[in-house]
Amino acid sequence: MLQVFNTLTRTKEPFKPITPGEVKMYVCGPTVYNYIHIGNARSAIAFDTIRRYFEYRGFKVDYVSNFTDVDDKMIKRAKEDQTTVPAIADRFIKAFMADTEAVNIEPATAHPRASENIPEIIDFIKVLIEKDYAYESDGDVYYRTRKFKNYGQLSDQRIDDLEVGASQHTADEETDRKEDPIDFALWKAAKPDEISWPSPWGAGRPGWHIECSVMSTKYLGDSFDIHGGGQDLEFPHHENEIAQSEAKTGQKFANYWLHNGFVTVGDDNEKMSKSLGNFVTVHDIIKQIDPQILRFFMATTQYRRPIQYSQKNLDEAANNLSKLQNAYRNLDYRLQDAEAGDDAEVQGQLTTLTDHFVTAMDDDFNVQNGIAAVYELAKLANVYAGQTTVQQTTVQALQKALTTLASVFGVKLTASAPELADTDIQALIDEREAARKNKDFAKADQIRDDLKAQGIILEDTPQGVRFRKD
RNA sequence: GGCGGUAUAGCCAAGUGGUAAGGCAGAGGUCUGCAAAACCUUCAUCACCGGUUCAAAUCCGGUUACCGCCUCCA
Repeated sequence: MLQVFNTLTRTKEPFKPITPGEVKMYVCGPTVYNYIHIGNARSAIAFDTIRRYFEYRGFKVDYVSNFTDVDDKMIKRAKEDQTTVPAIADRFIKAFMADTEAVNIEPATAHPRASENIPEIIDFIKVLIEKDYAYESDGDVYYRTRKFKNYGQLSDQRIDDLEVGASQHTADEETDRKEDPIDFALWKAAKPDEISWPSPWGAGRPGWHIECSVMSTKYLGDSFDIHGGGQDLEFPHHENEIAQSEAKTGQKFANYWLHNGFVTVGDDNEKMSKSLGNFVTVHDIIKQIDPQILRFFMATTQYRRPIQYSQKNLDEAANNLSKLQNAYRNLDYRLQDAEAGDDAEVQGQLTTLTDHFVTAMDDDFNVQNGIAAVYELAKLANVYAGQTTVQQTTVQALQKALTTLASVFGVKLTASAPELADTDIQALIDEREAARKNKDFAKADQIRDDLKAQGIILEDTPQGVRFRKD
């Protein structure tokens, strides 16, 4: 039985979708005022991996993730670059799609943008005002936080215990317009020259939290299964989303709240974030390292745990990933001499390991145990591929299991040999084989070294010579 | 001040009462002309103190350290 850790209850709960066999999930996306950093990528990768696992388990997944394309930071960036907010949004949404594709994140079912849902946002706010959950003040509209009786349920905060201004990010001029400092903005009046839309309260733009309430319920319904995002969004963002949505609809908003842990950097494991300025962008990092390695590194850490971003940990992930690649390759190489038939014992072991994988992943996406099962599968594959004779059906079954399980983590296993079937390389290999037969090992090794310098690794196996890219 | 998280070998990390999964790195070995790939063997008493129990990394009490949130953040 699949269980997920629900932030609302702080316990693991059996996952019961509203519609059997379907998962409706919403994940808060980035504010598109810059390239995404690897902390944003972590969130996207964590939930993409969760999505892939649901799909592996046979669920149909409706996955919605937004772009915040109107807010203070967008306005600031547009001013700095002497361009418009929509231009900045277009530029970095394009970059987001490219970066996430590089780390093999499946596009969401829908990627709505705040700026494209202004009428819906205004209508939503109108209802909140009608229900007396919101009030207009000088062109702004604020949410009457204390009126929502369950406020604080997600983050386990009581309003009276909140230390207003503790994060030192509150704006005094805004506080003056609020009935209560704990109230938050649904609509912000435009300052001169700021991007704005007409509304019943004058020209302005939506506050940050309202867009997610509007877009999630628009695409997934008043109630849906899973709402995800980074741990830093738990309070106040997600708390506010609940307050807005449930005040409007009177329905339970999201049944399960999942929050991913942070990426930390440096010796003190400090959180990486745009505001701290200690971030590495995906755009830059994938120029230096194989995106698959970044993907594998992040996907194989359980989503709630912090990830320490370091070269050492990336190297380790690279080693582990090549173990899986090699296992797949070792199987692939034996297809040429495999006999027809299958090996019941190995097939049985394969089934057992797959069961282990499912048991592990069903437990709140315990990827550490899940990947351990995949490593055991790789070992099974290597041992089998090392046998004198192999059965074709079994080799193929092992290959399929490896690629299927690896794909849950978002990595693709391939046999890269075919593209290296270059006649010059083949000629050199033949020449080396002739030299080896004549015991001219100096010459044979010279040829091997030369090829290695070109990034071609030769491997002598009982079935013959094979080669791969370094 | 309020709320939450983490502490297991050089490193990553599993493990919610019965004598510590897995991976990386290291050491030894098998295979190989030598390699590569792979396989085998080897490598910890679980932050600290006290308690409960026949038995605790796992339960209870306390201590310490680090990290996060408290309306910018994935």
